[in-house]
Amino acid sequence: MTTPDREPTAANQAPGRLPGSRGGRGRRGRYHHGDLRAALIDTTIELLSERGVHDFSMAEASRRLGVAVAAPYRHFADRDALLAAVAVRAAGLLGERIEREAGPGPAPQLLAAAARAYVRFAADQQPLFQALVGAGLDKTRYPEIEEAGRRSIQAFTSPAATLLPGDAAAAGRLASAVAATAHGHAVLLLDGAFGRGERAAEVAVGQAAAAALALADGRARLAAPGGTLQG
Amino acid sequence: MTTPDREPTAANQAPGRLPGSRGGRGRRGRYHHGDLRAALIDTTIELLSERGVHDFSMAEASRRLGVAVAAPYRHFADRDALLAAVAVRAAGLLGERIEREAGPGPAPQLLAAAARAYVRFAADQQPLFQALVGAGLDKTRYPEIEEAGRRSIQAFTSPAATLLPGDAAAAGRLASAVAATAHGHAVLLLDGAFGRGERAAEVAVGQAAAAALALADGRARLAAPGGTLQG
DNA sequence: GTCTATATATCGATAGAC
DNA sequence: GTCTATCGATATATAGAC
Repeated sequence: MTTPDREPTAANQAPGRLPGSRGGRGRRGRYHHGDLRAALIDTTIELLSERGVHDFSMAEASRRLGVAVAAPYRHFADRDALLAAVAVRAAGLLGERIEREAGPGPAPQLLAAAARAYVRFAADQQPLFQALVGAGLDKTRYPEIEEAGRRSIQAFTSPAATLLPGDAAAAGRLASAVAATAHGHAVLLLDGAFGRGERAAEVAVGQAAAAALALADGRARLAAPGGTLQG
Repeated sequence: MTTPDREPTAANQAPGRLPGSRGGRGRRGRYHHGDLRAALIDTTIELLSERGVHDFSMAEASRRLGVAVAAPYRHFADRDALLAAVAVRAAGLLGERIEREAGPGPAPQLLAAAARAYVRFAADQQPLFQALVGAGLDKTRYPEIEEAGRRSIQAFTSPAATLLPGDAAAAGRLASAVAATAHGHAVLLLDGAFGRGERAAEVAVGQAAAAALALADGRARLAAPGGTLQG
């Protein structure tokens, strides 16, 4: 479809020169297009939405942009580095979304809003969410991802601290429990466990928010460290 | 380490064939070793624990077993089919574990026990859990995985139905909320979000169980479909 | 400094011999 | 049922054109 190869002819000609190699034949994507780095990030997001992280490849991104397969390596050390750049963008957008949707309000509602925004983001921005959590990136190798995700994390820890002012450890447990619950709903939603389509997204979003409220109510349970197995 | 190739000799003998087929040149791992299919599954689990799903390859599994790279394709259509077979085994073991750890008891404790067993399984059997949820397998193409996971699902749905006897839909929401919560904790645990080592596993396991209890208590919230956003 | 051309190595997968 | 041989695609590294 895209990028038929047209002219294998002059493709490599004599390694010595390439007479009209570029200039004359303005075929297509002759672009030294100024910002290959940004273009790669955009194209990666496109590809993620079409084929998933699993099947994403540098070669395909290069092909779609009309550049040589080696070109991306001038900007990103490897495939993971490119995906990490996408993940950083995703983390930023997620943080913005959570902050936007959680206005002022009582702490339990803030936790619910954070959970809701988290799952909503996963549903609406699947490729970005995939890059953020589904690419299997080693976060220790890309600390900038966690850095970019700090605002999202605060949306959970801050209201939790309000609810449990005396006990920072307990507040941390409540925050991570709500975040893990939102995360679980988001992942299972993209996995199809809630069904397909917008209806499924609404179910997952609503359920995550309700679960967040229940956790906030039952915070005494999470306040007790360790086992907490006994009812 | 294990399984150096040295000719298990009588391993498969001649099933009516192979007079001296290989015999003469007993070079190395000549084993037609009878059950390559099972050996592949075992080796895959080994490799998953060493390098993760992402870096698993058929070629490496073949090399480790001393067979040609084409041999596995007699038993599995492709890489995903092999991983699916591992996922089926994982689902079976997960179901057994959940059933074992959840004896008789009150419904909320059963939900907590299911959540606890789920996260515990992820922590103790990382490679199997990876194959089950981290391999990006299309479950619609491998329905046997869901089939094998049915017992695990029942460990969540059954106590939820006990807690909300009148309303099957509400029970379903409670069950999936608890399952999603357990899943979120398991995934984040393997992602390192709770730290590393046994200590992290204990935190995640205990927290998931506590969250399950809180959800069971707050079941009225989850009983209301749709928004449930308002406190 | 950005990209092309090219080479190597590995992987997934298929065809055909034994 | 396994091996040999092979193909196509990919990741990655290097040298050189502009």
